[in-house]
Amino acid sequence: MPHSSSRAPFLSALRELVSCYQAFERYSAHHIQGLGLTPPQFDVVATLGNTVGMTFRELGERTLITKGTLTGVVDRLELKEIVTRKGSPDDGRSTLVSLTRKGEKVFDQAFPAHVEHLRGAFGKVCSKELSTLEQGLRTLNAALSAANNDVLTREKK
Amino acid sequence: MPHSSSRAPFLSALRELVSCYQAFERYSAHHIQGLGLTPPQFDVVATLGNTVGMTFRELGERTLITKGTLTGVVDRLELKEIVTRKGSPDDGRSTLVSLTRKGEKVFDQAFPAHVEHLRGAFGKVCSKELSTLEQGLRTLNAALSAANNDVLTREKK
DNA sequence: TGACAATGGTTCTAAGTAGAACTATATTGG
DNA sequence: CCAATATAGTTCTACTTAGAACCATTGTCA
Repeated sequence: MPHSSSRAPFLSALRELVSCYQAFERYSAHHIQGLGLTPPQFDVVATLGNTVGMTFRELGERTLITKGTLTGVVDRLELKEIVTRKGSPDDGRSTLVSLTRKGEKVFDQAFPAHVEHLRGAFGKVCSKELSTLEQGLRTLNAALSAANNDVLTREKK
Repeated sequence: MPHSSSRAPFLSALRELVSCYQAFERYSAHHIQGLGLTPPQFDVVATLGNTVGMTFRELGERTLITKGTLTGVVDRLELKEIVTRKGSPDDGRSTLVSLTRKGEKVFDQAFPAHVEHLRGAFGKVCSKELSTLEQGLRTLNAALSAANNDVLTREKK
C-alpha cells in the first residue's frame, strides 16, 4: 500500500512499535520458558516477589492481565505449588494470592537471571537514547489513552 | 522491587514499551471489531489488499503470524468468504491465498477507515517526535534481534 | 433495614498463540 | 536417478486472551 503510507507517515512508526514489541517478547519468552514458566506466569511471580501477597484485582492491575485470564494463570501456578490462594479476612469477596516458599525460591532464582538476560539486549543501547525512547513512548501512550477515552465516552452517549 | 529498577534503568523504558503496545492494541482492536474482524484477520486482509494474492509463507512473514496460527486465521476468513485458497501452479506444496470480490470490498471499506481511526490518536503527536520515536525503536529492535541471534547460535553449538 | 447497585472472582466461549509432530511435495548431491 | 534433505501447510496440544454471563458478598441510600 504505497500511497497509504505516504499519506500516513505514522504507519511506519507503528510498524516499528509492533515489531519491536514482538522482538522483545520473543527474546524474553525464550529465556523465561527455559526457567519453566510462561511469560504471564513469570509476570505474576515477578509481581508477587518481595510482597506479602495481593488480591486478584491488584495483581490484575499490575500485570495488565484481565481477571478472566488471571484465574487460569493463577490456577496453573497453584498446581505447580508456586502460589497459594487465601480468602481475604477483610472482604469476603476477594482472594489473596501470594508466593509459597517454593515460589519465593523460584522468584529469587528467576528474577535476577531474567533481568540479566534483558540487560544483554538493552545494555547495547546507550542510556541517553533509551531515555529519549522512553519519553517518546510516554507521549504516544498518553495520546493513545486520550484517544481511547474519547472513543469510549462517545459510545456511552 | 525498588532496588532492581534502580539497578536496571532500562526496565522503565521496557514497561513503557509494553504498556504503549497494549494501549495501541486496545485502541486498534476496539475499532477493528466494530468492522466485524479480529485484529489478525484485519492484518491478513490489509496485507492481501491490492495484491494478486500470496503464499502462506509470504503472508506469514509479512503479518508476523506463525504458520500454525495462520492456518486457523485463514480458515475463518474463508468461512466468511473473504479470502480463498488455491493450490500454486508452480509448486505443489504451496497454497495461494487471495481476497475474494467480497474481501476486496471489505478491504476498500475497512482499511481507510482504520487508518483514519489511528490518525485520531497518532495525529496528536507531532511528526518530529514521532520520527525520533521511530528511530529509537529501530535501534532497540536491532539490539533485540542481535541479542536473539546470539542466544540462538549459542544454543546451536 | 431492606432493596438495589457495585465489586471481586469464576466460568464459559471464540479466538489467537507458539511449537512440535506430521504429510506431501520439491530439491540436491552422489 | 535415487536417497537424503528441505520446505509448505495442516494438525494437535497447552496456554493466553478478552469479554460476557454469572454468583456471592459488600456498600449505599431511601
